[in-house]
Amino acid sequence: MAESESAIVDLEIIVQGAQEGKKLELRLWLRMLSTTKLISQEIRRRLRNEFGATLPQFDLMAQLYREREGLRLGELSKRTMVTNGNVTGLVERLEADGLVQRVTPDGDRRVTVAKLTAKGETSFSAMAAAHEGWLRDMMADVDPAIVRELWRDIGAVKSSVSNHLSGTDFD
Amino acid sequence: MAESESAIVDLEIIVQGAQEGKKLELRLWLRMLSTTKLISQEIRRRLRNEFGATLPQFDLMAQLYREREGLRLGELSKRTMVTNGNVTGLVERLEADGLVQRVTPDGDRRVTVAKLTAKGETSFSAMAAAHEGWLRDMMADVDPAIVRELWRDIGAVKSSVSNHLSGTDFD
DNA sequence: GGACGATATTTGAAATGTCAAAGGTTTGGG
DNA sequence: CCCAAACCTTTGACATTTCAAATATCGTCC
Repeated sequence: MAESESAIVDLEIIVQGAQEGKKLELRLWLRMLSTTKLISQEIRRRLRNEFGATLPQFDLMAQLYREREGLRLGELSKRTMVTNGNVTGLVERLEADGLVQRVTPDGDRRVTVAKLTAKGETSFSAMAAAHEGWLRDMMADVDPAIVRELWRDIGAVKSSVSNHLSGTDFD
Repeated sequence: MAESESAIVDLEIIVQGAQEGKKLELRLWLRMLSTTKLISQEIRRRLRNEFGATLPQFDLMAQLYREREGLRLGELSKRTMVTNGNVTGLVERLEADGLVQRVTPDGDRRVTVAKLTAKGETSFSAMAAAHEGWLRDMMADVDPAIVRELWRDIGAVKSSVSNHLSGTDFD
């Protein structure tokens, strides 16, 4: 019997498992964060160079693009995961550039609805096409089956995180 | 929205399924981004509430913690993926709080080396322990095998992205 | 030894980000 | 009707972020 050999292997696995098991979540987080930063920086650079736009502006316009009726600023804030005060400034600048229009509905004067202008729609749709291509290029070396798996499993992470938030978040 | 007719829902699933193959990378990116934002916001909130610190400060201190000799600001910039100018301000504020110390070595007066103070080390090690726990909690519902898989596969994504950057990045 | 290119950090302008507090508006009891 | 609670957005103080330009120092070549 090769009992002594397999005992060593088992020990290594155990030790390794003990080391990695401890901080596995931390390591995943650090890798997710650095990868996200890397991709964000690349997209930001290209948006700037090729379209003179910023990433937060692009994100905000993306939300408005699929809600042609426009969105309240509060709703925009939730969807872009950006604070209310920040949305105010973003919409202000986009309005100054003629890409977005602000309207206060008759029914409720507390509300401001933001909506893409015709110019905004044209501008965004060009950026969106390029944006999608950039992502395909950046992930070109990753097997599509893996991409799909990642999409699913990161969904599980997001779901777990959502269920363990400290704040008063139960909407 | 209204849960009116299941026929509509089925149609949506079919249509969505056809679209999925096309924009898989885009959808992965959007999910990565939103998940990362979610986790960041949670960590930020807890760092603020429990330690009065910010996330970038924590990140910077983490780098210094494992280099007890300290790091040049340029090296800090690379490791934290933060621009040079930004590091200057971060270190300034941390120094004002007595957590970090700046030293100019004798050999080269262009250089500034940042180093944790004793107070900084104590402060960071408390935050680090909590931080690791937060991540374990947030990801508690995810199978450790999946966490491990994600860690590996996101590594593949990062690698692919690194090989398809537009900038003059070849270090 | 003085000019020049390379290196390292700082500065400045503009945008983005958080949070808390303040402004208006609407709504719902009393 | 009126006031208080709830809602939506804006404002203000600060921190972080990027980029580009400016500073300062080093090393080298002539």
